[in-house]
Amino acid sequence: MLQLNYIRENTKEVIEKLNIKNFDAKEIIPKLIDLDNKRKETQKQLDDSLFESNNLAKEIGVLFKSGKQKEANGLKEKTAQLKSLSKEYSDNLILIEKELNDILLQIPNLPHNSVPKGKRAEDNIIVHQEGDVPDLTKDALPHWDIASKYDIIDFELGNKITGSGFPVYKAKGAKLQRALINFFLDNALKEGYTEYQPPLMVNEDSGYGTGQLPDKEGQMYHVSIDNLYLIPTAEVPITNLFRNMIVKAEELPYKCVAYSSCFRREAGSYGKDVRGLNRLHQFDKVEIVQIQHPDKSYQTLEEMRGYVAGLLRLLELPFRTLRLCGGDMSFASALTYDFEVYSAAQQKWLEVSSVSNFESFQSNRMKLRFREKEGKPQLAHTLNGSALALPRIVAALLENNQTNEGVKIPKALVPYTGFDLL
RNA sequence: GGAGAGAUGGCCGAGCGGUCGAAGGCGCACGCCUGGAAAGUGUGUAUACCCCACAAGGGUAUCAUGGGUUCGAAUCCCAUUCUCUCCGCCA
Repeated sequence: MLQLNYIRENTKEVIEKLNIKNFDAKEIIPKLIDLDNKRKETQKQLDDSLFESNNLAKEIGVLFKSGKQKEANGLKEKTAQLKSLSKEYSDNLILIEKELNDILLQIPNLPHNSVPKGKRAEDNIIVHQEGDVPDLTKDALPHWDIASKYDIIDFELGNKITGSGFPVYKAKGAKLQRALINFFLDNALKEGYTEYQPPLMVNEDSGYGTGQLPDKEGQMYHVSIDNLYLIPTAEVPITNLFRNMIVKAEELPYKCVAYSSCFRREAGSYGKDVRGLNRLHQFDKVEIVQIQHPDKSYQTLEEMRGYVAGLLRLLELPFRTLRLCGGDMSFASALTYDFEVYSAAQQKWLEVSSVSNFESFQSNRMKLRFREKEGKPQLAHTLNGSALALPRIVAALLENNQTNEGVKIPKALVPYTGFDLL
């Protein structure tokens, strides 16, 4: 959520930047400022009338104590009037604040200066590419065929017990999952991250905190009986660990890593690119999250980007890094790098990681602040990235490393799988 | 699921109708003491919003949340949420 004061002081810039995200704020911003003025005015009225009431109450108290019943009763009549006035102001204030908040919640984050304008994925900028695309034979198989050839992932079984988008991993396929998770976690630990195992369901407040609510309500599975949401990423519980906190500046950054299953309804995306492991309702992911000082968050973003690139290098996968354009970025992000891995049989780039700086957008929603030795608390910056999401990594590994003897496991992973051929 | 107890500041904990943003302790910060440290000692130590120059100063709100009673509520009443204990069930 943007800060109202910032909007007030930088109206023009805000409108222009939101435009890069394809959000037309020309009308909404003046309305917001107007509402804020009303809010201040009403606040003042309320405070003044409460001030008067408080004073009267004190006076009455003194009069009662000194036995001046009559005078006290006289004053009481005055308070009734004030009271209904206060009620009116306060009802009004609540209404205005609600309206303000509703609008603010719907405004996306401002993009960083380096974010290109654009509407679609094609407008993203490729900032880096490395690794050789393997030279496969003509009869190379897509990963779903490899999966059934070696009987390591069963999509039909998943269909039967749950539905499409819920694959069942078997035998070496299951082991490979476990290996990847451990591999990713261990690497993050080496990098100084602290491991967490968060709940897989979160409450509404957490959903609002990281920005999934109200923006993406329909994309999360909702457990209505207890009003909880299945997490679409560990970002949600992990970042919300810090909700409503004021931490010391010298304790920053907080570096957290968590493995979790992720659940996404993916409503509206049926039909396209959904074969095999390309798009699932449930998948595994290791996520890194950092809470950082505003002065250092972009440096941290680059570090995280370097870290993710290192993982892909270890896995010997050809990949590229994209700077997302305004239209392709998430609601809450100020700058996002996507990592895509080339899956050779499908001949497709698959997104395996998204690394973002949210600046103070999430922390403003969740009141995550830090304090310098001197001065008032300030909003911290939050960042996160996938490191990494498993299914598409598996897809690329299966496709790119297929040989007549079997699928080769990258060297770095062999200690984790216990086998080098699948 | 049944029965009971409870929710107060960073933490512990008092307060049970007015002088309470809240005693006391711990922690933390700064100072004194000390050769240095410990101990001791002094001072300070919530957040948001409003007025105002985002200064000084002033005002309002916040003792789980929301409502109510009252001139006045951390204190009384109701609802909700959460936590704990015991029983039941159970990985």
